[in-house]
Amino acid sequence: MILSPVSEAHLDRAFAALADPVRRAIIARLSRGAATVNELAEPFEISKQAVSKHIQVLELAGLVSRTRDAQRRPVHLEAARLEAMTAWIDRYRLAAEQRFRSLDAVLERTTQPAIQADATTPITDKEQQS
Amino acid sequence: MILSPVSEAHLDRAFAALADPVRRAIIARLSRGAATVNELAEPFEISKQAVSKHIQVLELAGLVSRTRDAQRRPVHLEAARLEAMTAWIDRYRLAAEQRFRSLDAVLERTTQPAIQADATTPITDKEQQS
DNA sequence: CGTTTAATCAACGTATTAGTTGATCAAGGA
DNA sequence: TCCTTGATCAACTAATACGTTGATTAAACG
Repeated sequence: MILSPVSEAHLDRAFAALADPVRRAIIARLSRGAATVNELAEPFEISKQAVSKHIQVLELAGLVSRTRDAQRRPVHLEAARLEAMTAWIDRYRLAAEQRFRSLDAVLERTTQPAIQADATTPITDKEQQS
Repeated sequence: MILSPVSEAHLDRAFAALADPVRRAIIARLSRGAATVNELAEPFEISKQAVSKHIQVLELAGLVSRTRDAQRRPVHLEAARLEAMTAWIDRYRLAAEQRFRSLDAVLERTTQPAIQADATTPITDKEQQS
């Protein structure tokens, strides 16, 4: 699976886009299939124009795209951008968890030296990357 | 692995927190280990106060925590909240990809336009975006 | 004590955001 | 053609976000 590099500006917009409950609800809805602006606006109390703006925000973030069907403009989810977000998060989450497990091993070894029979866990060094 | 439920407000704050390149850089740095405000501020051109505010934003989002060590207040990454974010995204990303694969299968199966049983998924479209 | 170091608080300017209402455009259908 | 439908544009307001500088707290050190 090839993941195209996403610029910092793209990440800015993607994370900002999901920082709104209305937009997250739109994403959730679109995961079940494409929908028009009217359909997407229906569950909300806010105006249709406001929903249209939310969709523009999502589109600028690369999270959705639009096609044309007569006077309707169905909105589609772009899973690739969602994947780019999880890829960013996981990169650092997994590094931190790995580091945490290594630290755990060290603590266990130093506080109870007698019980320690397994020394296969790497202790030091792990850094680098931008 | 038990994932504690995260409120909508928490997701709001967590996604908003990552929608800033400075804060993402802080997260990246913390994935390699805890750091003080001064250490975190060093790579940036902005004032230390501004970095302090960024850390507060991350803390309010549950993405970092702070302990106390004399007059230093080391900042630690909270991987659990990062995981909650990927869990949210993956829920809908995987659903969409699943749906997409099913649609693919349908298209492959019916090279000739057979009876359309499900009208919720438009077939004639073409994705593209910058 | 007084000083240094680490960090936050307070007040402020500016930019961006989310919402509103009213007008407009664009594609069908009568 | 005129009318309806789907959606966007334009202008405006209120609230929030990001950065600044200057003052302040709090612990450690001499």
